[in-house]
Order: sequence, then C-alpha cells, then structure tokens
Amino acid sequence: MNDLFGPKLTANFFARDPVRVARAMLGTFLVHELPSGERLVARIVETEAYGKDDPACHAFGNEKRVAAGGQATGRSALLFGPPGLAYVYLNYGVHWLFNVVAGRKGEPGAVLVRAAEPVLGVERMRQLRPKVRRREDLTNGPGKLTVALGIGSQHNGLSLTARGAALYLTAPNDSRPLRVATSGRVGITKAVDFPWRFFLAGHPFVSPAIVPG
DNA sequence: ACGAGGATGCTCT
DNA sequence: GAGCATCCTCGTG
Repeated sequence: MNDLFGPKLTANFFARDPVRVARAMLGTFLVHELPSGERLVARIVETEAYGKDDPACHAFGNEKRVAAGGQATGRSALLFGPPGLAYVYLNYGVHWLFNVVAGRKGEPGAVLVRAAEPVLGVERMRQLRPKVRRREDLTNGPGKLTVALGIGSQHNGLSLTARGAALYLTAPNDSRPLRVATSGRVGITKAVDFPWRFFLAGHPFVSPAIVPG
C-alpha cells in the first residue's frame, strides 16, 4: 500500500451492528480505482447507520415479511444479505447514494456515507463536479461525493471486500483517536430521534445540514 | 446570507 | 399516486 492507508477492510468488519460499523468507518478511506488505473480516494468523515427495527431503513417493510417466513423482495433484499456489499440507490430521482451493507447474520442493515475529504485524485473529482468552487463542496454531502468519486448504479450489489474489487475501503495507517460526535440522522422523516449519525467534530468536510460541534 | 421551490424516477410503511 | 437517507438555482435583503 503506502503510508496513508493500510489494509482493505474485510467482510468481518461489516458483520456487526451497523451502528458500530458506522462509527468505525469514520477515518477510513473510500477508494475507487478507475478503469484507467487512476485512484480516487476520500477519507470518510460522516456516516449514518440504518438497521433492524428501524422505520427509516429501506428494509423495514421486508422485515415483517421475513420474520413471517417470507422472502425479502425489491431493492432492499440486498440489505439482508452478506455484509460488505455496496448498496447504491437513487434518491429523489436525482442522486445516487452510496451505502455499505452491514449487520449481524440475518439482520438487515447498511451504513450511508454522507461526507468525505478528498485525498487523491482531486483534479479528476473537480472534472466530475465542474461547477464546484470551494474544495469542501466536492464531497460534503451524500449525493455530491458519489459524483465526485464516480460511484453510481453500476456499483450496486458489488462486493467491496472481494479480491480485485475496484471499489473498496481501507483502514487508516495512523491510529490517532478521532473526535467523534453523534446526532440524529439528517433528511429523514421517520425515527429522527435515533442517534445514529456519526461525524468528526468540527471537520470542514462534514455536510452543512447541521453545524458541527 | 438565506430561504423557497423545482428537478426527476424508482419504490411501495 | 405519494413520498422520498438531496442538490442547485434563483429570488430577496
């Protein structure tokens, strides 16, 4: 690898309570290797967990069906499957949002990546978001960072932990403690009181929805 | 600076 | 047909 980031995160990392995964994903690096070989890398600074018994989770409707012995259907079936897959879906008919499937066996869940700080490939990110002036606006929101990193529907369902994956996460090499803050999740109407949003306090690339402490 | 409103398409508490 | 895990533009001050 190099001095910045360490080993690729494994499926084990994602195979636990999504709330813990969401917190643990802060400070990790999201890497997209383009077909050209160019690497786009951003450090994750804001996440949200979605999980079991969570009215805001896309899997919520399916949970009752599955509990009754049925099969999960539709886009959220992915959330019941193995952890470490990408869950990418279209929001408001306009924006692709990137999640990592997470959770204990048989329990649905995912972690939404809401904001990140560009680390490598910034010039390419600017090309992908040509109207942006401030560097922060490149990746300080869930719909923005997918554009900047070239992530889209083509990644839905792909493994982030498989050998040869073009899209994956790596652990940071330094293990300095992070200043993590918690809040309710942003932009939703159900279960707004769940404290399942995590971000680096005061970090300039946290999404502007809520002023960071 | 800030708030209102439109875009746009998929899913189905 | 309603409701979205959002972003951008265009008003007004």
